[in-house]
Amino acid sequence: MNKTPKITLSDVALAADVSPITVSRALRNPDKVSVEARARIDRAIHELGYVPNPAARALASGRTDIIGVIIPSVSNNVFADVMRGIDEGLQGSGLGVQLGTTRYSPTTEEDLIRVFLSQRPAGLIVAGHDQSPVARRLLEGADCPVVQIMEVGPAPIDLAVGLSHFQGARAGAAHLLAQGYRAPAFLGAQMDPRSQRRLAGFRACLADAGLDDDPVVTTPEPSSVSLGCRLLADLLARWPMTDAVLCNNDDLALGVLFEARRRNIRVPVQLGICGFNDHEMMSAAEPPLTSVATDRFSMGRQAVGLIRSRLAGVGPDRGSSVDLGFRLIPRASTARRDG
Amino acid sequence: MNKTPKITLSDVALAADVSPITVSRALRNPDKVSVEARARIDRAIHELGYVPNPAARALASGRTDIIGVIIPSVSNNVFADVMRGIDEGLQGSGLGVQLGTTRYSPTTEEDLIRVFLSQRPAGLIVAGHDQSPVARRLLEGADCPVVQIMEVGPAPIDLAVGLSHFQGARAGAAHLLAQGYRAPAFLGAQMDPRSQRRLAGFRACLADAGLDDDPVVTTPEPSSVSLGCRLLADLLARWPMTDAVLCNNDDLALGVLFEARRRNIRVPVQLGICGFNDHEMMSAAEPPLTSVATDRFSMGRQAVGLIRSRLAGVGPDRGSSVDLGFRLIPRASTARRDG
DNA sequence: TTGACGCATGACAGCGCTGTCATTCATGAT
DNA sequence: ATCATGAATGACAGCGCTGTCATGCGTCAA
Repeated sequence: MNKTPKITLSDVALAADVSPITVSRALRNPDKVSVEARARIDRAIHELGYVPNPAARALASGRTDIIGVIIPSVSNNVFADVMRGIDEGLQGSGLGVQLGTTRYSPTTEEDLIRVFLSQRPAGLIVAGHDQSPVARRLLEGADCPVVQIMEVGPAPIDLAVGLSHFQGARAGAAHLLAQGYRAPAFLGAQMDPRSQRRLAGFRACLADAGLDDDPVVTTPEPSSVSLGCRLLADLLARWPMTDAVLCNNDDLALGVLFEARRRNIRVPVQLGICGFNDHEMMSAAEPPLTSVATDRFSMGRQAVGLIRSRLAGVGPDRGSSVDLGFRLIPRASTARRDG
Repeated sequence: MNKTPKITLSDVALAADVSPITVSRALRNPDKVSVEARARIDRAIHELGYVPNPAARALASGRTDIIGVIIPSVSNNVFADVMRGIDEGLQGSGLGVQLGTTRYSPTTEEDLIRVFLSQRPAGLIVAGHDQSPVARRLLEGADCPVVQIMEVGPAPIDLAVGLSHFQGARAGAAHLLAQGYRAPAFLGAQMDPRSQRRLAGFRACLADAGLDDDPVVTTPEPSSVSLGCRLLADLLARWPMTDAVLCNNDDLALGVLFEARRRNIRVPVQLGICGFNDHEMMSAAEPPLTSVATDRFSMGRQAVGLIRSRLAGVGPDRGSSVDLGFRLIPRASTARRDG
């Protein structure tokens, strides 16, 4: 624990023969400082190994270079992709990420927002559009860009990047019907608001098709492959006539595939399987699994992009949202017609 | 962007009829303040909606309540589990997480360490034992607890929680031999230091068994299920006699399973498959996949635990490390003997 | 009664940086 | 020659909190 003697701005200023404030400017607004001064300052910084103190900067300026990210859970692998996008988007910006998880609890989310806002972050990224009224008010009052990710909705707090889960699931269900499946069911885990909207999309599609049965098995448990196995078992116990499943996400779909194989149910002939998100493994599976592809990576990247533009002053208007859409990727697991 | 009038410590002090410093103490060391004063202060904080300014706290005290986490990549799903453990371990501590990714670059790692240290974090968690000399020196000079996670090694910088990847892989390879496989091969992606050590463990086992062939296919690409498919194809092209594979991780193993099925190679009879980490999906697969189980969740949790004890003053000595070990979980994918 | 001690509290200064002026000096228009 | 203009730089104060003393007061042993 050998303490390094702390080097401050003034030390650099002394070495570069300018005033501390000029060093500060050289760091923040290099173009406001003459070329010669800047050169001397850069050299001094290098020689002394000066590293700015972010706390002092934050206190004096009321700003930090941190983007707060608030998501329900880190174990949900959808967020891993989003985080990667965020990380990528941050490259070269000098910004950092502070991470908080709500565990799907509205009050935890409120607390987190309060804590994050108290740090005066450069921006905030929050998952979803279903914040509590309190949380919403806090975010509306934030004096930094706020991006809601995962879905697009009618009234973004500030900015939003996502897709319509309702439409995505509806397209998945429509695909199953188009492939000739007569009795599609829905399997859902971790029924968060996005999952609820997927379920609604599924139901809407079935209603449009004049099917009035409602073969749906859901659980609040977090999603997993094993859970997919169990849910298929439940489903078949209650709706034995089921000939296709739309899964809330890809983990479940994979579980369904394994369980079908265990039971010698032939995919896609006896059972069609469609996932959601189109995780990389879907195309590698045997048979390859149909899924509704979402671009989680871009979601993160663009969320950061919006914040960065806002910070650069060229920012998008309040209320803008980016709909990344989705793509249905048909594969062998639903190829009853052509297969 | 309606600015809320900022409430400061002194506002609370005024309302509670004490001096600011007493409010500060009530927040940091509640037991140093009389019960009555504390009650008045708590009420004032609540009524005014006071939220402390972490930047000011950090500047004045030279400490923050942030734990820095430095990992190679967020897309590697091993780290998702570790992050969950960290998150869980942080519950109720008032500590937050700042995340940085090195992208497997030593210089990025050094920069990240410098930036994080400049914030005077409450603790630092870094992945692996293979920091560059510069990075190592920086970490040795840190005046906060530093925990190296993922593996245990001979000389931790400060604290370490992990396992021996060498021994884990060796056990996996030994299992394959014990099951009667005669020509096991190794498949590896994203050959980071941990993967290298797994490969070394595999080789050591084969050498001990007197096998001097070296059937190994690796790639620096990041791991994925599809990559598992491709690597199996490569492997069989070069070593057609292979009758079992030890995979660097579970994604690859899953890909191998799918590819085997595509080629009508029977698992476990014609090909044994063993993964590494024992991700949840392994037990759900058909057939269930053997894997070397590692406890990523505990790794994160215990890393935080060590930091918290250190902060509480009861901390473990410098140089202590926790070996979480591994467990070989035999499943049908290697049940040539009994299956 | 006296002094020593411990507890609760407060005064003061300063952490390292930046916002807001003010200043200097060279430039070009009048 | 005169003044307005703008670029580069600097002085000053203060962001909100906490470390380090110092203080007041009640308690207890001698």
